[in-house]
Amino acid sequence: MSRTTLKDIAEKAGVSVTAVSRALSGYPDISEETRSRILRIACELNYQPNIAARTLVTQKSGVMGLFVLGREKGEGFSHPFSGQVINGFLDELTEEGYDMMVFKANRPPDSTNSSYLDLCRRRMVEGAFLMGLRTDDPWLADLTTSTIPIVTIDMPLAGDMTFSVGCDNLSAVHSAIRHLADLGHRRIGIVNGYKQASVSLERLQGYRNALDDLEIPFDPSLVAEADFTAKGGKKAFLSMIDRSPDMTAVFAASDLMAMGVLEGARERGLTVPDDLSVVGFDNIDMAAMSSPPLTTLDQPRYELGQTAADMLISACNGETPPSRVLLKANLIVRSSTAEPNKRRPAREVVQKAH
Amino acid sequence: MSRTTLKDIAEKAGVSVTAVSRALSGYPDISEETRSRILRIACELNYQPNIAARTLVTQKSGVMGLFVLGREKGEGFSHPFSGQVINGFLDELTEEGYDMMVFKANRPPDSTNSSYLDLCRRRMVEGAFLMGLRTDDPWLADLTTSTIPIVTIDMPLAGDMTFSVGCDNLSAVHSAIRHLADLGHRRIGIVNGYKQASVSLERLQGYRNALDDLEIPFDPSLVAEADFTAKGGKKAFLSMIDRSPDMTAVFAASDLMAMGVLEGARERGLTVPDDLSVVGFDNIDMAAMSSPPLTTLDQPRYELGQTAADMLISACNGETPPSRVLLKANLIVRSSTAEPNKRRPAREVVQKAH
DNA sequence: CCACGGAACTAAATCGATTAAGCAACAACA
DNA sequence: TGTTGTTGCTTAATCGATTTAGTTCCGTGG
Repeated sequence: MSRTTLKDIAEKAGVSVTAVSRALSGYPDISEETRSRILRIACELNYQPNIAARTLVTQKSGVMGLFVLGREKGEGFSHPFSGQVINGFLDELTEEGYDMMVFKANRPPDSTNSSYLDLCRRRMVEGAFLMGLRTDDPWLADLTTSTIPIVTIDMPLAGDMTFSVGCDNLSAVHSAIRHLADLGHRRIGIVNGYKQASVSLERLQGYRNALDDLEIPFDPSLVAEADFTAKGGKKAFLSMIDRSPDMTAVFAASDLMAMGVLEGARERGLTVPDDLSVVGFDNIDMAAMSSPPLTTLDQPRYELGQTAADMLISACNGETPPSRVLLKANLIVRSSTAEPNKRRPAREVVQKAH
Repeated sequence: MSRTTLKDIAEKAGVSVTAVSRALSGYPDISEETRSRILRIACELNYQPNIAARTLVTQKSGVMGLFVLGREKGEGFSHPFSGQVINGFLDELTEEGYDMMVFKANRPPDSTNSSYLDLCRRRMVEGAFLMGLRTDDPWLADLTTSTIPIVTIDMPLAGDMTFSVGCDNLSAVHSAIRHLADLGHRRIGIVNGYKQASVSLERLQGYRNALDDLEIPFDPSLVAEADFTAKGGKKAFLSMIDRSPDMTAVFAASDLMAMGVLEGARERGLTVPDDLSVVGFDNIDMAAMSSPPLTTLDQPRYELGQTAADMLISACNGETPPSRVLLKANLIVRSSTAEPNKRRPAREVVQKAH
């Protein structure tokens, strides 16, 4: 009951192993008659090539690596943003005949573990896609020396074989802030992510650029930093609103943090959008279901994944994809933003309650 | 700049390839002196074993397969339930020294594609974990003939090498219905999943058992079938509530569908939990953030994944894990359930509005 | 009649590990 | 002194594909 090999087919067909290999690979130097006989037998025996053997000789595994980086045990796949990106990545790979191997580099990746590149080398992975890489990752420098293509999301690296995909954060955030300003808001806060994510810098910059363009003065007390989670977003928002009760709108750099803002607002007795407008970032599935449904910047997550796959594949084929691809994030206006409320009665109550 | 092989190390150390292999694998027939010299050189050259070569000769790849089944292109990883299961699965595999390869069998899997087992064969995958398998899958029978261990989630199969993990749906649903009955509800509806998922049958059975035990008559018009999505859940709920306006509580067989029920209730002007109590199933992250926060059955998703990995690994080691492992789902009471409201004023309005 | 070319194959090397079997050197023991 | 055992290696086969460099046979043109 062991698996069928080329040899089995060769014996049954009365030809050499080479002939079978070439017939199955579609080389022209096998007669049509022999080829069809071989094909029939291969099919009868349900032949499946041993890819380890093929990999060994061709030095190509047909495998791309996916690294889902995260600090906590439960983090990684469960993040509502990752799922669709991975779907797009995997679909595209599968379409092009590649398989995907997933590596997990949990917990503060210490240098005692194997580097990302070493893991790739062992499995002869042809290219890798890294999600969740931070600027303080100890293997960052190592990555830039890679000889296999590496695509990161939202995190450009300075290597010959490193590429990145992401959204145009500058213009995306700009449109969100403009939307709020158009509604009449002037006191607009930002709940940003931690600065070890390079998107955070870009989104803050987008925020400042927008304020400049709109001639709204920048106020550092309207800037808070959180950790991209709902809990963190809530906490950051609460201390910000208590500090600046005249804030009428908040831009959160992720939908999850926006959810936290929504919850914080509820806790302070503020009605969204009457007392406070909230804009998120990502357009995760949850965003449409929150109450009120969240106005947010839609990241084309599936396409981000697809693009990453395409870049890896083309780099593997010796082509030179652009080192950075930026997709556009579109503002989706739902019900969490509105004109600022002049009276704002709830605010007083909150202040007392606190 | 090609990769280091055993041969490179052997030459540098002045020994045979075998000696290097045995030294690195910790065999006792290598002197301490030679071993440490070899180890040092291996380290200097940053040796990484070529796993394809090892796989070929040992016939073991050290890879487990994950199949994320789904009909739509975007489905699969993005499902809020899957993420934590996969996290648990991958963490456990990584812990035990296995790697994970992910296969996608999108779209109605037609028999023209390779079967799940064929995909495993090619890559010498040692065992596989299937998520989202349906009773109408064309490869179901094929799976039962597997010679490598297969673990399914929520879907027992009748093969020597097939195993399953899941939650004890019967008792879980029972506790949810009892919770509603304890609050005073008698007209309790169920928004179930499609019947191609074997959990749906079990959950419906749990519902009926509970009604029997609680001496509440079963009413078929309080049963609706949906597709596990929010949209489908909403639609199913709306037609059910319009049919049976005296329904005071709904049990939804997934949180996503419960979200749909919440939205439907809002649309009909019903306040949750005053006018309608809602219980979900899964305890996805979203459940805690909805308004009101959802009472639901917590599936230990991470543990489900871990357990699946453990079962695969032990089966690969020749042990015989139980063919079915059931974990307990615990009721988490939040704010979407309460005593039924006697007056129920909104209901009239709705009926007119409709 | 011989040379040449093309069609249709085959033989053998190769990829990089693991492992069964064997061997040299030396010690221990009878 | 001869036998046996142990230690520490090495030789060579093997896994299952791909690929380079032939080889054989046949037809055709000179």
